[in-house]
Amino acid sequence: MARTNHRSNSRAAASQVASEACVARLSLYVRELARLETQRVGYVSSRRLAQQLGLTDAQVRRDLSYFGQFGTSGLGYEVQRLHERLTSILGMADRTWNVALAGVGNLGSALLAYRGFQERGFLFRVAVDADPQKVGRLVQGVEVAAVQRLTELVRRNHIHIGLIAVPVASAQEVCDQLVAGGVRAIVNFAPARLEVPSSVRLRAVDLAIELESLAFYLARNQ
Amino acid sequence: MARTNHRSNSRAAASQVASEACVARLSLYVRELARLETQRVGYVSSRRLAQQLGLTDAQVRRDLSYFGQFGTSGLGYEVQRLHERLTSILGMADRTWNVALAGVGNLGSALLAYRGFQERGFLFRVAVDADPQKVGRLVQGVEVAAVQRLTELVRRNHIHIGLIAVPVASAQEVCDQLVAGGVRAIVNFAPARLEVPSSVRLRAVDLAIELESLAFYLARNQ
DNA sequence: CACTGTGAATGCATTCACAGCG
DNA sequence: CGCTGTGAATGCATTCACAGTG
Repeated sequence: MARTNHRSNSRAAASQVASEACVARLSLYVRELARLETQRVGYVSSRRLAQQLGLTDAQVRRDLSYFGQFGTSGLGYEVQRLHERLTSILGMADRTWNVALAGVGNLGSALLAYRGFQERGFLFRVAVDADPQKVGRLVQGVEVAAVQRLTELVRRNHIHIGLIAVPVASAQEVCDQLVAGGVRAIVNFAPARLEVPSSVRLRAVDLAIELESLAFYLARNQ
Repeated sequence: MARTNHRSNSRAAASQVASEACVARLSLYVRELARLETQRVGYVSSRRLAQQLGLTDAQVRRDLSYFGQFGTSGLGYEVQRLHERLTSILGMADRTWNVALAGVGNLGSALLAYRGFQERGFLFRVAVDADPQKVGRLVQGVEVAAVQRLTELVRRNHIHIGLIAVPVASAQEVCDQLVAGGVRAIVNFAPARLEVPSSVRLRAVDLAIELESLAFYLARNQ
């Protein structure tokens, strides 16, 4: 969609579109830069950044070049400045994101409890579950509502991102409700393929696939 | 490692090496085939399989071709037979895998409780935690042991796969203990890069990165 | 005829390699 | 010098397109 194919001779702005893998690495850079910042490191070279993260220096430079020119020849990148710039590019500076959770089982509870989200500005505003026993309970400071209210709550709370941690059987239904409520992105933890309009970004985290892939390679090497 | 680079003129066996992405899709094929089998579907074409999973027919055929010739011209693939063959190729037929869990917090508990693992032959034999309060407790039928015993327990129970669900600060330490005990594969849920010998397969599942990537795209489209 | 299996073509992501800069 | 930023080269994964088959 929306192929950004403008002429590449304008040197001012980032020209090409960054791949999804590249965007994922941005998060890694931010993490490492945060670490370096607490250690009062002033400058870091692409080489050193790469070594720390298990990448190549060329890859680091290429990744960063998609978003602008941040470095200084002969010196490297100014840690604090690059950290700020990347945080902002990742949409994590000076703002928060509203998150709704569907499914407060073991996995859902783990997600609610994960401190990393809060720290990075992802705030759980809504949690729902199909189990009437759970409705009304307070989990990690969030009150669990009935799943029937999902669409309404998503709309009312201006939720940006929905997390699906319900059984496969109800995943698509819950997904539709999130979409109806106006979420713009979804992370799906259920082992099912979900249909969403192309305007909604969808990511899947599939634990079974991770293990099964490993089993494949283990089965190979005797 | 162990590059399977034998001559490609022997038509009997799969010639090229399958990519990791391809192996991950194998799991998807198995799932869909299982579903078709319960529906008593006898044959399925690459086209139909692809539609169900959101792939292209060419990709399905190419993926399967890495592992052999399973189809019949004009008919498609015999569901039951292909299901059996792929299950076996994934190392999930007639055998189980022993799994150890490090970290019985919210996420760890969710992993222990996930029924999908058991069903696919992944058996939790060991669980450890650093919190003395948790040691001795029975979680999902597994007794929690002290983290200090991890290496010993991994070795004694012939653990194949280790799951790391501990805080970043202790992730590398726990990883080293798993390796010392002889695991051959690790799934890391901590947001940290881990060092392992090249003989150990490592996969990372990073929840924060999933959300941050989404935030990037949301921040872009206004 | 409907389908597979696969060379060849394409399209991306990564890496190389180096001009240019501080 | 040491390092960035980036064209060009490489290496993969995906898709095309079609010969071959039951």
